[in-house]
Amino acid sequence: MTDVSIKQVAKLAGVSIATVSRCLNSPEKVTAKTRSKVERAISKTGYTPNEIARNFRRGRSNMIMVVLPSIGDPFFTRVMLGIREAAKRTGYSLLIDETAGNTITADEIGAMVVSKQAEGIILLASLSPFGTEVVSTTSRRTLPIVIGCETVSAELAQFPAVRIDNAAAAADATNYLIQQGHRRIAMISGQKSSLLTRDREAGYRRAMAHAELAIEDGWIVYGRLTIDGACEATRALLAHAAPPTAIFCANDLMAVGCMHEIRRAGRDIPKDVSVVGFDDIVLAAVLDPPLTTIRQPAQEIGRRVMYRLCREIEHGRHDDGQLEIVPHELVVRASVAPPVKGRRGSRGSA
Amino acid sequence: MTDVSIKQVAKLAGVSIATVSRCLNSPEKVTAKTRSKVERAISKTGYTPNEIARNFRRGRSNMIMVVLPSIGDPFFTRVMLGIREAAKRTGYSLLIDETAGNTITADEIGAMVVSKQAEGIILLASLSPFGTEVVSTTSRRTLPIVIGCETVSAELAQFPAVRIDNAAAAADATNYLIQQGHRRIAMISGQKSSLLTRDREAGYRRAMAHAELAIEDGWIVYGRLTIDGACEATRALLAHAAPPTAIFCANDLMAVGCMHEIRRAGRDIPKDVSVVGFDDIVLAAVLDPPLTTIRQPAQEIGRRVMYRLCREIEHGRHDDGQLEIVPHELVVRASVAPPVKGRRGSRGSA
DNA sequence: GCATCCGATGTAAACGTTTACACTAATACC
DNA sequence: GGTATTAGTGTAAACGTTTACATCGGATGC
Repeated sequence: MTDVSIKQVAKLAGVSIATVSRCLNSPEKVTAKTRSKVERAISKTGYTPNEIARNFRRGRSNMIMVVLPSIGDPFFTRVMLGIREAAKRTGYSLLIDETAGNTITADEIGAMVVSKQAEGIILLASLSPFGTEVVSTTSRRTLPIVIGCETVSAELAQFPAVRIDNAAAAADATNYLIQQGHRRIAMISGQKSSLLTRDREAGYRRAMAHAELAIEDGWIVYGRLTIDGACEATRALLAHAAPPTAIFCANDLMAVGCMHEIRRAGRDIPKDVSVVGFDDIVLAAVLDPPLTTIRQPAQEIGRRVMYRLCREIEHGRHDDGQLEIVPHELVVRASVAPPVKGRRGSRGSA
Repeated sequence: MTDVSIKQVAKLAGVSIATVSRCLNSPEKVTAKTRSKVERAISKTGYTPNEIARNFRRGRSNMIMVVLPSIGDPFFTRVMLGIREAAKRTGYSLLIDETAGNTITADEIGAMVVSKQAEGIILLASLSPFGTEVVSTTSRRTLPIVIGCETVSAELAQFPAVRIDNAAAAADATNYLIQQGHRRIAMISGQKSSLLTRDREAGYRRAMAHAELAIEDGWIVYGRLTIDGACEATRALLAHAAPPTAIFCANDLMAVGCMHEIRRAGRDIPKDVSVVGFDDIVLAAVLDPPLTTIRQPAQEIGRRVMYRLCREIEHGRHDDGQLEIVPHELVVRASVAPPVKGRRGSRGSA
């Protein structure tokens, strides 16, 4: 009962195992009569094909691995949603892992590649630059990889990728603050090892430079891309000798922490300090005040990454275009207001 | 280069494939000399064992499947964290899927079971009662299942499970509101099909009954366990002829939506309406005001569920105890205050 | 009615491992 | 020094499929 194989079905049906196999995989090649015999035998024995054996024989696994920076991150879970949708449609199962820290090491990627359980990898996490050579030599040859959301170092530009233009988006966010009249704009960035936040930081710097605004020492704070990370960073900014009137956060989670800390310090958002986030997670709209942010089409990115990977897997490698940029969008909500005149923003209205 | 098998390693090293296999699986059974020969051959050829073949031969896959109600739910992602930690420690990989809706159908579980890719299933989603017979007949025999967080109908009580006492926890939350002086307490519950929220609802009813407080018609609103679901539900409550002074939400995500909607209606939390959540997601602490809620040891539940599943898989089935209840905890924050005297809570202070 | 062809089925090899068993050579014991 | 033991290695079977090829029977064409 526990483990019935194709053989016993064949015996019971009085046919060869090849016929049973054909019934399952290409029923049109088999007479209606034999088919019904086989089907009866199948239901009688309760046979279910051993998927592992089948995969082994076919040399495929129908699985792809998704590596995310953190399982709990609300932005990436939305990307996952898109991936899952596309995966379901294309018949793949999803194996997941997280890097927990910020970057994945070559060893880890290596370990995943080595066990060829997955037919491809979707990398949403950033890659430790130190390990690049291993990835490019080992994995590139053996396993299709598509990178989503993340920017990668130049050596890895060979990999197909789908993402928004992070620098441009960050510049948009910063420009919006500038348009609203802010001059003293700080940024809470991610850890320096993260290329993704480096891009956003570059966009911020570019916008500031373009508007001929100075970035004072200490106005760019680096922290973990978490609520806690942002809390620390915000404390530093609020304690700054020349505190900013607006803060641009490298992602929405950080914006949440940032807003919390601002309130704890007894300041008002947006009256005293304006806040802009990045990602447009579901929560952004229901925060108090609702968060002005950059919307990434998270689910769409997920879908595209997955479809892209499919093409890589089936079609052999080397798609035409390598990097696919999807559009972002500034979502204006209530967390930004024009700065109050005067040095400290905390008194005087509108 | 692309696909080097154990054979070529054996040939290059001048040994049999059995020896190569032994080098990898039980190196102590092989001479140091041959071992080094083999290792040289391995690194020369860049051989990596075909994991699929290995799994096939061994009859295992080292994978377990996790079924969650929603990939994006912050509570369940924390459970996932615990699962992943334990999985990593025990050498399993995680295959995930979501039910998207609220309950998983028998067919779906069946499909997962059928393809014996996974050695076990962790079910965090609720199970459509209609499908129970299929699960119990099909899967119970073939595949170890452990249920986490969810309550299951009586017929499924046979499955091992790990969760808190949802009814008791809901009663604790409700009692806290009662202690704070609330008399008019409403609840935003999940969809009626969800047994989990039924338990919470039962706890709420029990506490209200015990305190001899009436639950008016329309004070229990059923909605999807999402922010949007809660927004709708809250609108209904605020429009109620006899509006409550406190709202107990079936989970934190709903509490977020609830708070948003209360603010949108121009009321203050907790002055006009107190709110209590359930789960203690990371965000709860940084909301404005910080959310009073029931803490579930999410990560711990994840760990336990995973370890439990491991025992089921290895040890054969039928562990000693079936249901494992882990402790919950009321976390008091600022979203609850005593109700203001007078009929409507909106004017008059403290 | 015979040759031809085609469709349905069976036979057996193959996929890349692991592992029971057989074998050899060396060590230990008397 | 011969036998018993053992450690190291090789041989080959097995895991459950899929699939190329062989086979067989019946239908078709003349």
